[in-house]
Amino acid sequence: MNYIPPPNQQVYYEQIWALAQKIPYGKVATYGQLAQMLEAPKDITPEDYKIYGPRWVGDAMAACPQDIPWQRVINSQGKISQRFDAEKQKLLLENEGLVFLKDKLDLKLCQWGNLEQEDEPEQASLF
DNA sequence: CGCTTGACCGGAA
DNA sequence: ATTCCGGCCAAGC
Repeated sequence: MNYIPPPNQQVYYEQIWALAQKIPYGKVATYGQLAQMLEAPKDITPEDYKIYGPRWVGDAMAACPQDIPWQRVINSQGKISQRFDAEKQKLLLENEGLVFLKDKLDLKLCQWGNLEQEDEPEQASLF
C-alpha cells in the first residue's frame, strides 16, 4: 500500500480523477481532502505534500476529462473556486440537492466521508 | 531560455 | 469577519 505516484504527473492526475469519480451523488470533496487520500510522492515530505498537494489537485481538475463529476470538488471553505464555469458548477450541485448559504456549502452536512459520526450518543438514557 | 499564472490552504495581522 | 502572504510544479507565452 506504500505505492508512490511516479514522477509522471499524468499518473497522479489519473489517481485524483479516480477518486473524484468515487464521490457520491449529492456529496462534495475538497481539494485538500482528495490530496490527503493519496500517499505523498517520494520526493517530497508529507508536510510539503500537505501544503502543495491541494494545488496539484486543482491542476489535475483543471485538466479533468469530461466524464468526471468535477463539480463535486470544491475548496476547503465550502465554496466554489474561482473559474470560468463557476456558475455552472453551482447549478450542477444545486441539481444534486445541495443548498448554498451565501455561496457556501455546509461541509459538515455534505462533505464526502463526513457522515461517520452518525451514531452520536446524543441521548443519555434518563429513564 | 525566463517570467507569469493557476479550479489551493493555513496562518498571521 | 476579511485581507495578505508564502510555498511547489507545470504550461503558456
